[in-house]
Amino acid sequence: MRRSVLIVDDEKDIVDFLQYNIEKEGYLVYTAENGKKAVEMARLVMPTMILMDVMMPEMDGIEACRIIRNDQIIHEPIVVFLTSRSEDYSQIAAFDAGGDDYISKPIKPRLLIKRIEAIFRRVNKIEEPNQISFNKDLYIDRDKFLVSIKGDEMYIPKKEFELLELLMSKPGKVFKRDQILSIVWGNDTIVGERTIDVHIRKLREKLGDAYIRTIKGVGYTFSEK
Amino acid sequence: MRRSVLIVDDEKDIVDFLQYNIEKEGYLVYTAENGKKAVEMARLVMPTMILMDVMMPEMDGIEACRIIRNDQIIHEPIVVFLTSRSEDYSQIAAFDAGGDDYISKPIKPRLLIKRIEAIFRRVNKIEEPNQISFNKDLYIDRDKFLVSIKGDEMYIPKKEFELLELLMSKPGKVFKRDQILSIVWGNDTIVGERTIDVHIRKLREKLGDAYIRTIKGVGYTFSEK
DNA sequence: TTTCGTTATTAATAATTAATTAACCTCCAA
DNA sequence: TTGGAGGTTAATTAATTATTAATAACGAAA
Repeated sequence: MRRSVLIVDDEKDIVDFLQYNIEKEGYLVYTAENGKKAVEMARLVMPTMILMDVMMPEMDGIEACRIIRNDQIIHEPIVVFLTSRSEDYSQIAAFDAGGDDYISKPIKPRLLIKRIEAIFRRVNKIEEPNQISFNKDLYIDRDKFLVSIKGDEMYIPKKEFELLELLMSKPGKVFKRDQILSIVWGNDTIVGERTIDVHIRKLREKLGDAYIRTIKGVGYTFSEK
Repeated sequence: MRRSVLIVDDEKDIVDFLQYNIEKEGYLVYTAENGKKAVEMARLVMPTMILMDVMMPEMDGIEACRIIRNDQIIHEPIVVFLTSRSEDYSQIAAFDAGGDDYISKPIKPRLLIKRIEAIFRRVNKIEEPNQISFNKDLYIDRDKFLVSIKGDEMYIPKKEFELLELLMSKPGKVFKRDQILSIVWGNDTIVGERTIDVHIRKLREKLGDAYIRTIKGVGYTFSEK
């Protein structure tokens, strides 16, 4: 069965943006502009996943999620919330209401797709936690922007985290500089040549030099020394 | 077939700038100064890619793109829009009209070229296999950028890797020196006579003498001794 | 808002590694 | 034997990344 995604947000720009990017990946997309319409739409089309803003007029995402979770007709879709990073409180409420995951704004297209695929994978297999672990000494938790190394837990800045997340998503694979730029920074942001290096530096400062390896002329890869 | 790019912008400066940079990369370039002329030109030359400003007098890019998309003669080129960073709305309209991608102004030459190449790659989506193995003792992994020989994995410098990759892509085939130069080094770089030899030497140092054979007066080939 | 602390980016320079050249060597066929 | 083709090595140059500090941008809290 073809997977479908119901996008719910009151800002049309965001809906369009998400719709374009998600459709491009071959998913069937439906949209709704608030919680109330989302519930109606969900009953109608039974989406595989609902991607929903937390704060919306008429009916917010939390409320809508509750209703959906208690509805007999709707075939338990995966509910993913869109949150601003700051609204930590709403993350908790979101999980309370039965959300499966959340994605923080601002949204980067490529990361979004990776994330959606990961969520599908995770939910389908029931397995695969929200963590990527490399070995028992090092793992990251996407929920919390948290990195744990040899039992030391630490929060690291967003860009560093996204960069680490990317590298860790395929240990051993060499990510080329331009790939890193377009995935982590996005295609339309233009940053200087040395920006990646500086972030790598910060990561190495925190994780030690053993994990991230430079492939000169190509890019970086994550793998134990 | 040689790839061609049709540049469409009403500002001559921008057209010249783009034309210079894109021609330098070896693409065939055509130009037009508005949407209407772009459509005519596209019918005439059937470009591989159209690089088009959104806002233009006479006929804007969006409209032109619609027409091109509905035209039977024009062999569906890749349409890429140029947008100012601020005009977010127009990005959406651009996709609506059937654009494949967009590039934001201001344009940086190097990024532009990388971007164009990335778009060609993505749209053509010719997936090459990740590994080339010669026998169980020797294989290369493009993803990981590493060479494995008798279980020993090693990273080798970029040029050496590219050279090895080329030779291994067709074991037994003799690559002439000038072919190697133009493929690995590119057509416009001029290097001395001994450069290839030195790289071959380094490869032999690492892989042993058993794999790369010199065909005197012709070139090199990859095959077991 | 304003302020303060953090994060992201740039810029300049150092360090490192890779690529190329240059000089000389070897081999082999004519 | 000798000239051309490739081999070898070390030195040079070029390219790329690391590092650091300064600055800008951002976000949270007062």
